[in-house]
Amino acid sequence: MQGKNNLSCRPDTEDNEELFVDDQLLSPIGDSKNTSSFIYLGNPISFHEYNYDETMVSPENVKTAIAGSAKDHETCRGFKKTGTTSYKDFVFSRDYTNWTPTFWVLLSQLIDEFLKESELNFVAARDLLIKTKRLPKPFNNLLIQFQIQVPNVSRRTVYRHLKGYFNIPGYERFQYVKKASSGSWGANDIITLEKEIAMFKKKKNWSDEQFLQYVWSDNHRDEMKTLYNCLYELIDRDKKSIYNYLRRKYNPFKKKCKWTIEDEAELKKLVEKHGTSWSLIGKLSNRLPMHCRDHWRDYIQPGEINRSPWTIQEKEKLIKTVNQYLQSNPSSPIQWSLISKNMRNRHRHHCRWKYYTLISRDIHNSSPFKLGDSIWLIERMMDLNVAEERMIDWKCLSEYANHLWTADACKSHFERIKKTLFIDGLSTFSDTLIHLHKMLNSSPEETYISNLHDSYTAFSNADDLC
DNA sequence: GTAAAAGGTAAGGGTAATGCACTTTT
DNA sequence: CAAAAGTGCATTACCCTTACCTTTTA
Repeated sequence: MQGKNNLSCRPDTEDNEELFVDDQLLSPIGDSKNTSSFIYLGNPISFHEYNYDETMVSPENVKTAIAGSAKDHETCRGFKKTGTTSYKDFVFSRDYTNWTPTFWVLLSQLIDEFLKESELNFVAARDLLIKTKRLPKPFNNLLIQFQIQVPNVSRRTVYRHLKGYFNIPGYERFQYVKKASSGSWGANDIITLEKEIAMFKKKKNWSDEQFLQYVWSDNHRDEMKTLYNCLYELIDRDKKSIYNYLRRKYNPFKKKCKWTIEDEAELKKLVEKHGTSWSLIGKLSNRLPMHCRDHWRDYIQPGEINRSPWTIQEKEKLIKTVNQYLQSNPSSPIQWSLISKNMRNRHRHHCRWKYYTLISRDIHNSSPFKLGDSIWLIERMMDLNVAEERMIDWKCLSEYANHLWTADACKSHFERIKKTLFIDGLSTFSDTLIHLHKMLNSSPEETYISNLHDSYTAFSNADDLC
């Protein structure tokens, strides 16, 4: 039985247990000793109950335990009483915070300052980051500086973006993106949009709150139209994308996560009454219609979600169901909500995740790379067109292969190819790849080139959808 | 009046951030 | 050795696009 985590937006139905923490490490907010709000290493924390009992657990024990994670900004740990003599770790989480362009501004400022002070250039700093297994101290200080200024961002998130900033292999996804024509918005486009909106509000003399109301109001279409047209000109994205982004970001609905039991009951009633008219339901429950839909779809509608470990039968059924789906819909994306309906009480995300881990593990364990797979791998590496091996995005390659092999499997296989076929004296990485490709193609099994996507169906013994 | 363009909305599809528990490094 | 930091895997919160309507514009 897995416990519900602190991130959950679902109502908390568990009983509050007594908490034991070391108050030496907490700075109370306000004067009163009985306050329930504290700052812990920059993170605001609220305790339902603050109860320190020396007879149950010695102050020294607690102190040691908390000191163990004293600089862990990701979580603030302590003890939770689970029995008369037993204690369990508890964890306080921050609010959920997405990375924004503002964070980039701060982070790059801190990095610039650090580079100046240490007289390092970008490349030297990058090399340092690649070589060391843990963040070098000055980088770590930089990270902590960031967290003090922006308390609600986890260490891991800052860590990832720091590495992304320096384009460290494996962290390419967290690079500073100026512009993107679709998908996640680039920082520059967001900044442009924010600037335009600020100017627009000033010109119209609208308050922030008025603006939010007007974005979603039917009576200000003409006025809003001038803003939209301006943004359509300035930002190189699909008009619909800009329109949707603006409405998502600037909405007048006051309620955010989390959902209480009452909220959920209300949502249930509203859906029974109005069906899936999310726009109406959103207005009635004062939440973004999309969030109402999300909560309904992912938590209310499926009923009790089964989070217990997957049984062998379930795993087999999952593979069968997905392969059946792939056979009848070879070119369309997999509809995980449909799959999840066939897998009673399993969440669409859980099905998706489980399937990919299952196939990459099973295939990696049972069937090593064949010749054609090796050629395929080298060709995809050539496609990536990078100057050095360390810049290869192995995760990306694994995705190209539809997760048939894990990123690690691809990497270690490439090392193996190099060991057997590599000849010293090649100047560039791309020469190496060309050389390996040539060697593989001239091997006796040349005729055999396996098609990766066929491997999917080879793996399938699908009968019927259950 | 009509076709094209744009607004409004719900459904479909997806990923970064996080929790938890463990391992590795200092 | 203990403390601090890193990480694999599982889950959650939030995000983005598309399809299909209605309304507006040229």
